[in-house]
Amino acid sequence: MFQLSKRVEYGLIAVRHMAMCPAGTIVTTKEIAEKYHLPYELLAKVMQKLAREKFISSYQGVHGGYTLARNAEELKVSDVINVIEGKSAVTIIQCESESPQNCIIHTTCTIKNPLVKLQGTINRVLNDLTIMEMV
Amino acid sequence: MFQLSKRVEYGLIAVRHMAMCPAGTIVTTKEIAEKYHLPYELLAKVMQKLAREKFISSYQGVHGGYTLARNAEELKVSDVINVIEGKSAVTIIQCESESPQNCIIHTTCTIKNPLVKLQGTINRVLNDLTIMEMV
DNA sequence: GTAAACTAAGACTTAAAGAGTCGTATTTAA
DNA sequence: TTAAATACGACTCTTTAAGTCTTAGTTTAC
Repeated sequence: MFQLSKRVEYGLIAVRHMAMCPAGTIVTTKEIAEKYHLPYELLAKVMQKLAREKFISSYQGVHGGYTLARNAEELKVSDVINVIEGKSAVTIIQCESESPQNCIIHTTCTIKNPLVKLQGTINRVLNDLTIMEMV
Repeated sequence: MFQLSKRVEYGLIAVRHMAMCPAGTIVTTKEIAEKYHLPYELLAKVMQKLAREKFISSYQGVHGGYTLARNAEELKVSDVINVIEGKSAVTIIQCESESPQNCIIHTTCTIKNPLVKLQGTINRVLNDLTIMEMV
């Protein structure tokens, strides 16, 4: 109930893999899928999403594939999560993800206040953690 | 994708509510459900689970209900989560929840190492946060 | 001793999200 | 022209969370 999705997991594995290759190396989805035993189709979609958001560059055709489009030092784990899952995917408590006005229990419930701190902590850690540090 | 479940949310709201009442006050599920606009049936189940694990004491019959069975200072948010969702509900990455031997990608994938740090951080925060601090 | 107000517990249904699959189109090098 | 790659949408399957329903048991007040 409190896990990163497979898609994020696969995305991180893929990006990390690319970061470990010499800069500019073209890596194929198939290669990654085989090496880490990931379902090709699903990984392919994740790659497409990462490419669409310019985190990786795509090359079509016979010797196509992907390369990292950013420095591993600048690429944050939080970036990868946000791209794959959409913004504010990491939102500990639902109440907080909507505007306070929309929350029926907002006036009486202050439970979120301490949890928002935890939220902040998680966000900070994810923002500070670069792909480089995973290599 | 990275949220506390409603059940945990309801559980925290309930426990916090009880912590705010004078010690020994018997609180009914109905009362909490109405006050915070929570679905009675679902909340009732959460209460039962909390009672079964001795976090709260249950009293049946006409003037029955529940009271906190522990000090709010000693009751950790992590306790509530673990009781309601089962142990290791907060497990950032699946790979880590199983034994390394069972993980096919274990030998090649080291992605989890940095994420385990995050896991530790989250656990620490949840372990340190008491219900008392939510009141 | 019976009715009312509770908890207890399990079975069931529904809804949503995640994971994975399939088919087809497009691009490009050889 | 063929093979190997990306691109993309539609689809199914599975799981889990959320919520509902039903029945049983307990206690107090009258």
